Amino acid sequence: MGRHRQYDPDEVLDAALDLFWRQGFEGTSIADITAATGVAAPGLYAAFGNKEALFFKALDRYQERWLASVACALAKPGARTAVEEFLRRNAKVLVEREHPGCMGINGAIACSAGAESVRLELVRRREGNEALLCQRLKRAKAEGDLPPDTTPEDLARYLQTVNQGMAVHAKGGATLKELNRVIDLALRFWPAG
Amino acid sequence: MGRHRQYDPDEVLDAALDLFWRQGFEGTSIADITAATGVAAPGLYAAFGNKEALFFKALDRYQERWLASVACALAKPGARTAVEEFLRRNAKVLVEREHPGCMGINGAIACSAGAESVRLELVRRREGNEALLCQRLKRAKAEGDLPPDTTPEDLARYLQTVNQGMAVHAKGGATLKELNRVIDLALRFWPAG
DNA sequence: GTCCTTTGGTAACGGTCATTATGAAATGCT
DNA sequence: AGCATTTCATAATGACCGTTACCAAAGGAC
Repeated sequence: MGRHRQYDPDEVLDAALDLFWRQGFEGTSIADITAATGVAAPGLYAAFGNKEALFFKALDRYQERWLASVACALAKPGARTAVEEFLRRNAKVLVEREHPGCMGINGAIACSAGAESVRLELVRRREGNEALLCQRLKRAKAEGDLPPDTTPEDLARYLQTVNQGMAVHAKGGATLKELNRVIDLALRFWPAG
Repeated sequence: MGRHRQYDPDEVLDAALDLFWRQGFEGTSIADITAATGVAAPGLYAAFGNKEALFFKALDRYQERWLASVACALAKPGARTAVEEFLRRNAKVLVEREHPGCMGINGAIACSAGAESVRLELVRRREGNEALLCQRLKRAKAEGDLPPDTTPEDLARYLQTVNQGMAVHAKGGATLKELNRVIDLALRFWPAG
């Protein structure tokens, strides 16, 4: 019983993700989302709670949709192959021109005191990403797939640094070709086995 | 003739720089600067114009004071030495705990439509930085200080990517020791000559 | 002291922010 | 048809945004 919903919450979430991705958490207003979706503010609050909750739901969707594909690159056999696939897939996502860059970085890199909770959560998710990478490298080391003198933590941190640098570069307008050249150099020290 | 100024514009600029560095352009309000300096809004507008002009003046100061010291590392003889010095000095600035990260990235990586002009100017300055790096590498190549098959543009882009990635990492809480390990790996492909 | 000029603080401007109270419209159940 | 329930659009909330009008305070020139 009761009136039916006249919009698709999934589409609203997609639109919100798109806006947050492009303009960040603080750079995106509820009015922006209302304008993009046609759903008025009370509808958004009824469906998602508040702005921060909506952002995190959009962030979850981002992580499922894009990072899952990237994470499965790590499942490839051969550490070097897996890592390269990881970087190349990520680069491809980073240059999509509807929303260049990385949601986890565009979302909030620096912000007002009122958005610190959002910034910290994004830091946490980036660390989680790095930990994923690190796990894969530890496995590789255990399997003898990596020189025994390498430190997985350091290597993961380095690769994540390249990732984040590419995200900044992409938001600044870099092309996929350019990012692929970056990856070439980033992995030069690690010859294909 | 007329009443004397009761505050030091240089101190105000320093305080504004500090705030913009930590919280970005949109994340910092005029009220924040007023609270930090004790100078009321009309004083700020009389002295600096408006928020955007104040930000750019603070950015100029940042570039003179911090990036100049970093950029002059490139004057060192030996491309590899110069580049390493460049990265290490930059890392040291990035972890300063009063304002972690890079002002040119914290300032605005993604923002509302109203701050696009600021974001674009920051992109331009980052490109200028990369061009500086590129110039140095071109010189090195001409001097035979670099393998003849290297492309200075690609190498500069890669190094700048590492730089920007370190900036993101630093804002997320990375230590100098960690960033130095990143640099170790970033230059591993390029053995000391 | 008197005039002029520059700076100071107060308080307001219109606009936008996230959020919510209100009541009308639409649905299913009886 | 009538009722309970859910969603909708309108509009208001108080807070904050960048910016400015206003006027008192402070100094140098005469």
